[in-house]
Amino acid sequence: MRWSQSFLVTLREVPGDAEVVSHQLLYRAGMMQKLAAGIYSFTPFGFRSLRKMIDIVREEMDATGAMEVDLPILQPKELWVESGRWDRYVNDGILFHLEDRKGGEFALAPTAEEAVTDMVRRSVTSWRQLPFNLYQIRTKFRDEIRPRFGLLRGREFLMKDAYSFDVDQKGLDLHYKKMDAAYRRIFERCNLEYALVDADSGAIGGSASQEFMVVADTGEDALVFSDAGDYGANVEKATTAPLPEPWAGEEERPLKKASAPTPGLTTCVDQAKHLGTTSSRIVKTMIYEIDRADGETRLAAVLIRGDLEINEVKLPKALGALHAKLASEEILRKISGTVPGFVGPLDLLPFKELPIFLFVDRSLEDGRNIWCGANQDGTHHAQVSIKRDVMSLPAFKGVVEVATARDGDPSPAPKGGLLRIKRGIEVGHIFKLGTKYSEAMKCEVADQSQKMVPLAMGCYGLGLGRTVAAAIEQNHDDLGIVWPVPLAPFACVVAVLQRDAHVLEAADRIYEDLKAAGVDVFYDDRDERPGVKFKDIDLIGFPLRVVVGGKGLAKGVVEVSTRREKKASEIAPDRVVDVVKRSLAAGAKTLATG
RNA sequence: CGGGGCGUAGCGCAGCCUGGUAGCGCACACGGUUCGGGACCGUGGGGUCGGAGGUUCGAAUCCUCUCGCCCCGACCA
Repeated sequence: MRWSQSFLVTLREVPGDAEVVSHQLLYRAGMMQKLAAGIYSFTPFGFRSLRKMIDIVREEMDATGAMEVDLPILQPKELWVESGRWDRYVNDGILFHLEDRKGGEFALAPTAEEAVTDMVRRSVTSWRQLPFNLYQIRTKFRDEIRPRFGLLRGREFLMKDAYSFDVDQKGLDLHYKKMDAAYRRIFERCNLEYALVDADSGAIGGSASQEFMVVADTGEDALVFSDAGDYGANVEKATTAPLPEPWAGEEERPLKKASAPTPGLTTCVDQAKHLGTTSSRIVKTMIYEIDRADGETRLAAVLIRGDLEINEVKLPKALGALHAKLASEEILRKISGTVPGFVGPLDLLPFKELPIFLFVDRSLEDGRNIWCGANQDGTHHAQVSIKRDVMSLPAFKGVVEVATARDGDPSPAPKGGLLRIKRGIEVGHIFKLGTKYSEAMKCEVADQSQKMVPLAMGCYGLGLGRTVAAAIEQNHDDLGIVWPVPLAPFACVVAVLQRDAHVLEAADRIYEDLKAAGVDVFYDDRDERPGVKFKDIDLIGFPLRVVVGGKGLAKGVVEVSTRREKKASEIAPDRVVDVVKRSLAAGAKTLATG
């Protein structure tokens, strides 16, 4: 393709709405445009890179034996009601939904568990038809609270989603492993440094799940890694080894009710300072409204050490609830008679018909000689013992583990070490769904003993646009994008520096020869000054550049150079095809001039 | 959803406070000189000032409403 015949416009300045480097460079290199918040158009160049991403994913998925399908994006509400996700997704505001002319409701699919499960249950009756893995590469819609960072969080985006079906857990485990391996190959081909972390399965549901994370400061997820190297988890999922306890070795002293004045001090840190202690000796009592699977709503008081924070992603599961949301101050006032800061576990009043359950975070399990809110303004109880004073209460329901891991906390993994927090971009997520959807939607087969069993499902997502953006986040420099060869819109560019007939002729020939040799080559044949071409070429980030100019030709050479290392070499024109082909085969990191 | 900011030519911005014929840089067109790292000179084209309403002799500018976009935050008792 010749530039003079292309739709390709680069920008000298960064459009004002681009914050992160991948977004800026995709704009400046003329690969992408914004249509609305979180909704982007790909230009021919942008789409070439995206299509290469698509091809890589398709190749690797096919190589695992997965089969491509095409599931509708417009999906009837009934399917989503059946799985139980309609209300939840609508309430969370994440689901784009609309009505047809007859008032029938539809969703624009954010994911396709329902559609694929429906496809399978219509056609599968026996264990003999299993296992298989179905995938598709299609646009997804999510009405994100806050779309941002270009392709990193959009409202319309391209995702590969795969769904495996097995008769039992063993088969699912095998599919999960295969997908894990395929994802590793995919990200390696994109020259991405990634980390695999344990993840919460969130709204999708299921048992085990892991995320493929590209470590980057611009990432939206907080990740926790052990410095001993054997632990990685999303902070939403991360746990720690038991923390050192400030009361270790102390005798339990008698409870002194309402003996500690904390006037106007509503935070643990301030209270601790006032009481001459540390916030790790203050009990933080958080009141949540929880919805249980049986449809009942209750209140839960969750006690945690004052220097820790509750992880609200872990919380619902730990409490056996579907949702847990912080109770309003109005409810707080009714059950405790006080305001946030002075609520405590002792003498809480039931609110209307809502019973209160009491949970204690592991950090306080052995807590003694500590302070907790006295349920009156500006007052705390002193010398509280959790076992003696809290766990003995009828409302006490158990010890849970709901603390958020902090930088420097001890690692829970065998090698020990300390936890470190980094940021990452989630590019892939693999789940063992188990029978969550197959049970809800009656996707069953007869097993070998003629028993009907729900299928064991896995689901495997991979964000394509996001992966391309992540690749740019990790592969760029001051001049522009430094594409990994497999994702570059073109692997190679030929630039002609002058308009003299013999120079043009030589450049044309090299371009035609490369094309004929099957090289993915672009030709900058514009009537522009050399400087302009070099800047544009660096910005777009072609892995290899062939420069044809009068000075070189006078010496009988052209210049071939790599984008990444900026290694340049003078080559006789008739050797260009060979050097380019071999350099590309080696990833264009160095020039194969030998 | 809460807070803040911004919408003026394709892109980046000034003008608004203090109302009086809409400007700068880049890009674009034409002519000339240049030509291996975003050239220079000259000439020129292009804007419903996001939209609606209001105040005024007169509104990009003041007021009201509205739409869009960007950033931060979303309760830790």
